[in-house]
Amino acid sequence: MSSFDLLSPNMQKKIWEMRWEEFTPIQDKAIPAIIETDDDIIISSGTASGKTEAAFLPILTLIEDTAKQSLKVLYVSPLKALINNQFERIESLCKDIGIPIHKWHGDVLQSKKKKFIQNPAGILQITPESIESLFINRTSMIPHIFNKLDFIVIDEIHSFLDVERGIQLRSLLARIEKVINKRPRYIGLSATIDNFEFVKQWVNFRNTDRVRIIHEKGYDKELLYHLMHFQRIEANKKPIELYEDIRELTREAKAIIFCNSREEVEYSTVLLNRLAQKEGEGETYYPHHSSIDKKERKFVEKTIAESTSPKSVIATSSLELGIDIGSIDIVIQVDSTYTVSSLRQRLGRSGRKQGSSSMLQLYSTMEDSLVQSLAVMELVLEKWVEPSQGYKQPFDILFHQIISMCQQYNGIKRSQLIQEIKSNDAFHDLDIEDINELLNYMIEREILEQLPVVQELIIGIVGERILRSREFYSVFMTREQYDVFSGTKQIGTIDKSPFINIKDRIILAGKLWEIYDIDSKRNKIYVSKASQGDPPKYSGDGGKIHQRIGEKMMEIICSDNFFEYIDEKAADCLKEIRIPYHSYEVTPQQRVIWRKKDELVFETYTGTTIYQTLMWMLRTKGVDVKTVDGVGRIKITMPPEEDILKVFDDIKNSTWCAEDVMKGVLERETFVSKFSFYLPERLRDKMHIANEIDIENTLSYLKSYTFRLIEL
DNA sequence: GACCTGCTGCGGGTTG
Repeated sequence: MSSFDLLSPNMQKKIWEMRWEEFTPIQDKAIPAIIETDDDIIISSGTASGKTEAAFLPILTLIEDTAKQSLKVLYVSPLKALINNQFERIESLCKDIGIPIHKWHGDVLQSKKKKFIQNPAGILQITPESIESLFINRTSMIPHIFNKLDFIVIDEIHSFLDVERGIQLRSLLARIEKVINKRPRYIGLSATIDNFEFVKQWVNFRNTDRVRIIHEKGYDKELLYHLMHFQRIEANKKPIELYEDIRELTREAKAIIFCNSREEVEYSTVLLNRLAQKEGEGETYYPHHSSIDKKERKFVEKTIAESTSPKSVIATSSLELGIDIGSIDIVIQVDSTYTVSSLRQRLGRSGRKQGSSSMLQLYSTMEDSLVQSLAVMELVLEKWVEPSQGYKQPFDILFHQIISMCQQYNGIKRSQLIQEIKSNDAFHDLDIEDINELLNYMIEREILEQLPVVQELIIGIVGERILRSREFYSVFMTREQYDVFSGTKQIGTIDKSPFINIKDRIILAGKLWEIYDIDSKRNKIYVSKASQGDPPKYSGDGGKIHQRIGEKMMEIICSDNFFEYIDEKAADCLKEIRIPYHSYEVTPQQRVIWRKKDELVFETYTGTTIYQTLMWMLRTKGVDVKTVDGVGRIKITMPPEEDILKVFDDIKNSTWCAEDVMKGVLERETFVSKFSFYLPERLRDKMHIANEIDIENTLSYLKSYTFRLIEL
């Protein structure tokens, strides 16, 4: 039977109404998989391939008859915006057949939530944090809401796999299963991912054979791409020629211009609008990032989506996931992304019009960024993508979930709590001793309290304070912010810092402002219009780069490869970068330590986890490691009579245990997360070891390369 | 070298 024939008459009718002539390849595969098997299904493919319908056409076919009486589908999304977006898309499928669909997140009115609770039926769209709030604030309603649940659909499932938020979600879903004593089918929707074994484990570790991966690899569309280099003059100043070139490129086209920081977005918006104004144009470039007020961002999204004249949006990764901004002619990336998957997602945002090709313009403004841009682009072309690693030994989330569970049960025997933890998919591989240590520690600190007679655990005084905070629901870290107001209108936020003063001039939401009042108690700043300003400084924490990118960079530097998609300046710059490596005949199987008197610069060209582990090993061996930069250049101070290569040999030939590596880790370098501060030191170290240290691959890195000390 | 994500319930006042 064809996919179409498998669908219910009502769904077939929908397809006629939507005037679809054919299914996308992913839909063609997903429909029979969902209808004809009982397996969990992961649907993995690029943007705009119709994954939502691939899941919901067959799901609706299966639940059509029963969904009016009870809740059949729980749809989980990482973004409220995505819920609002998908609501309309799914609603149009549910219309006429009377299947209700409900939204539940922080912006949804209480009255609507109450209405849903009175008669839970059909489909519920929710965020992980709102599931958490159900467990805390509406505990007794959970069986009533979920007891007939058949499907759990997780949208953008890839965004949960490697982060604490994913562990929280995994735990919450396991807890729902426990309450209703039933396991609904899981349907995951994902951008292209790798490491399917891991995804299967995540979804159903008890029975990975019952998880089916439906995967579409390549791109349907032709990809046109080009790289140009505009060397920075000073560290922080990009040349005006770069902006002139972007202006040229976007004069007749609608573009998303991705920058790597909010600061760059603000600065570029002002500059590009100045260039446009010189040509007599009005506002043409709009900024988009998380510190711009939501209303303003919505306005920008709408302006871009609806505009018929060429208008462009300048954004951070805020526009990487599925927010709808209409069709885009060209994607511009200024300096390299940190991951291959990010570039892949971004270029998927262009050429959404039928038949048009995707256009990608890369720019680099520094030597490292040029090589990294090439490496990342080459890996995209090889169709490689970072595999999921998972979030290991999640004691911080266990801490959080123990509080949540104690609230849920309102008193639970310790043995029963441990049993619940061990049977939870999120925590099944944690050691029982560690769980016990954490429980004891929590009782000691009055986060939990052990009731004397009944021997039950309840939430303690300190735990109550943590639980009752608005901050409890989410498990990721955020910074303290000032809200910035012009009159009564909020413009956005800036990081709270003692260095912000009255009369400071800032750029925010693409406009210039002067601060005239700071209300530190209420975290509010008041501004008026100004004619000059600099973007505010936002602080962030660097992410990890995969080993494969480092290796690719070294391959590019050591080879003579000519890239036909790069301009002359980029080619000249690359040539310049290659000179020392070529003159010393360095090969990709080698790594170089450049020596200038007492100072050594070791260019690791590998991934973050490996070069950090190596740095800590070097410290443990008494080597004075000074700094390490984002691409893994380790600066070492060592007198000339000492031999660094001998230290490498020593490290290579030693037997390492994680505790030895930990001796080289500085306090400020240890693992940090929102709830890690509440953990006993040993468990925090254990998290650091599991997530940040990789002894095996570091030793094999040392064994597989030849290291050369070259005097400069 | 960074970016992104979400979130009470209740009482009191106002509005339709």
